Amino acid sequence: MASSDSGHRDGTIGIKEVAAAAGVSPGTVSNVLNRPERVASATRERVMQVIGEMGFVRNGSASSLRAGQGRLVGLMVHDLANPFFTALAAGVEDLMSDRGFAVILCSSATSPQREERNLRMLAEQGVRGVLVTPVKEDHDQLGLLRERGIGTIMLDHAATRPQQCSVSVDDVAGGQMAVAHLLERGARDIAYVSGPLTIRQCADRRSGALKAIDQAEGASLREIEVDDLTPRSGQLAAERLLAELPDAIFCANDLLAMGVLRVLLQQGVRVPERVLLMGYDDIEYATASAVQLTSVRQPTYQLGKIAAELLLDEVENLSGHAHQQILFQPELIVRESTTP
Amino acid sequence: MASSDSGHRDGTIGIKEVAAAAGVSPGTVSNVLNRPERVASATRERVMQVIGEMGFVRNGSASSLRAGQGRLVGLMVHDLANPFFTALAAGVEDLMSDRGFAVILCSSATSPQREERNLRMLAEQGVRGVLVTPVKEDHDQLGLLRERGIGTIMLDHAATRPQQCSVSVDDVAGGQMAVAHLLERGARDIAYVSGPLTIRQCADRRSGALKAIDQAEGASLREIEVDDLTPRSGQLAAERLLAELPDAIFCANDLLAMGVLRVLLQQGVRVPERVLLMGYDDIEYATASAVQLTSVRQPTYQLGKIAAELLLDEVENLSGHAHQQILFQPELIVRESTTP
DNA sequence: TCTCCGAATTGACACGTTTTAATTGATCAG
DNA sequence: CTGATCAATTAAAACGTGTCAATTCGGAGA
Repeated sequence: MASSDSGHRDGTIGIKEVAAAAGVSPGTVSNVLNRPERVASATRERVMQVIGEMGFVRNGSASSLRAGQGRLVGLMVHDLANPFFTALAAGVEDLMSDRGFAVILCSSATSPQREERNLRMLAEQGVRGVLVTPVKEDHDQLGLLRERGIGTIMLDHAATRPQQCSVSVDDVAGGQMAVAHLLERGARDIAYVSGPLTIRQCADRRSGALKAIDQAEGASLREIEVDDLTPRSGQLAAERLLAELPDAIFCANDLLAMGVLRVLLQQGVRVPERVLLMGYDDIEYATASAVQLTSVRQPTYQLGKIAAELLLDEVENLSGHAHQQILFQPELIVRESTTP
Repeated sequence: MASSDSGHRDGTIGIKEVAAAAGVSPGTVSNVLNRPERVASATRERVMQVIGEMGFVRNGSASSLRAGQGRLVGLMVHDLANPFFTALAAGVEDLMSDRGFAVILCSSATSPQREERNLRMLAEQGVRGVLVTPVKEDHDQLGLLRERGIGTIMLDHAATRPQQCSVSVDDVAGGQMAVAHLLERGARDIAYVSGPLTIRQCADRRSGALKAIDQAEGASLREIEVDDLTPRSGQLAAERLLAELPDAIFCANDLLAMGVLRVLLQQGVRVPERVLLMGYDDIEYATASAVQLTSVRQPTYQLGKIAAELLLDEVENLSGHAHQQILFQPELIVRESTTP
């Protein structure tokens, strides 16, 4: 019996304590909470007041158990350190919060094992749906979730099955418009600085770049592949290019481009006069660099919001929900680094 | 009766279906899940196999309801678009994931109403604890949560009550070390470019800066206050400073500094030869700018991890938990922008 | 053979809410 | 005054799991 410290135990007040205090039955309190229109306004107000006074908060676990569904959704992204994914998460969270849903956030760290573990955990928590930037191409597990009645949306990755919703951006088009822009500015010898081509985004942007090259006279694409999409890797790539400078450099993302820019300026290579430079993603910091970066903008925050709406439609309006694969078109943002 | 599409209903398999298939009682299955050591290894394996074959996933709501506690925690930050908060979130998520906890992510958007709403929602979800970067100074609501047995940790804000854990960084010390560094480099006329002083971080860094100024001969601090902590605001501030350039500029964060840098270089002001420049936060992009930024580094990711550990200790080891206010010391990172 | 013991397993109840069918009480037509 | 109708409320039965007292079982000791 050594419970003298701050021992409040079982002062927990539930629906029935409220009911007792308000002089009604538990069922009525539940109705006040869930279908206020079915209870007379007088009692409704009385109950509400008691709820406020007693500081009652409803037990979500019990509610979800009995009702068979809660107000939780899951969001799994590759990497929380990447501004792209966090902007996306912000969009999702904003919309879900508006609609009264809570978001469980997971990071797969691009590991299939962690992805699988997290999806299982989300299923256990009884989420209504999940938004995933998938790491495994073959998403058998998403199918399992769907069988359990859990909505699934693929983020930043086009779905291959028609009964699967997805929201993504056309990276091929983005790569193409980027290189087309460089060609239009007169560049012919163009370098593509990329992360690993196993990353779908890098591969798609490359495809687009090649498309553009094919349509131009005497144009060629030099490819430099680095280990990751960081400024540091950009610097390494730039050093490799210094020996024989191209007319233009297209980087797979802005962070790489910022690294490249730094080395070029340091070596006295003028941008854009001597070399045109482009990034991708149009992160906020792209305008803060010494030479403002031309980039390809993706509606990242919007992406998250739209995906969230799609998910809610899938799980709430499931009678009349039409699965769709939404493909956003990226937008070219021209700035100093390609404007001599 | 128009349910011909993909109508699987109630194929739900629970602990008792597994029990039947394995020829044991539901209680045993539960024991396999929760206290495997109490069940004979033979039956344990058999049950596990059946679980795998049938694709059983535990109903977390029922589990939490019966056990009285689940494996969820809440995390509330000011703004998901800010790299500082996302790095923090990454730290929290990593550690919680390792320990088998799921994280519900909320953004208060610095609105007290949203903060309150989210805290209530978290309480309803039955989280074991919450990590909050508080917006209201007076956190009466955290007290309510604690009374309900929910652990509370204040993030990036020192606690005022001794029975409240907190993890934060000493912004006063950071501001002081920043300006001390500038003074040491010979600057006397120093400008402080800050966001609104209602933001505690901005105010604390200013206090530190003033401390350093007071200890130096003939030094003075000019203050410029802008609306937010973005590159755009940095540019505005720099334009105001052009008329009469100071010896050095200390910015309340790196984004501001990047904006300032851009205007200075554009106007032909050499950094660091003519003006020394410093930021705060040491975001990754600080090294990617044209002139690498000297900055004050905070162990952001670590902050999140430590806070998460502290929370778990508070909620799991609650007998021997000692409340503590952890205050990290920031670190000066000297780079080109203050190295003539 | 009988008793006793501990390990392994079981059965049944409880957790706090939602929900459905049943009950109450009041209003109104005849 | 009787019976029917309707809104408002209630009582009780779930939801799927965890827990604990009770039970079974096999074997060891006498």
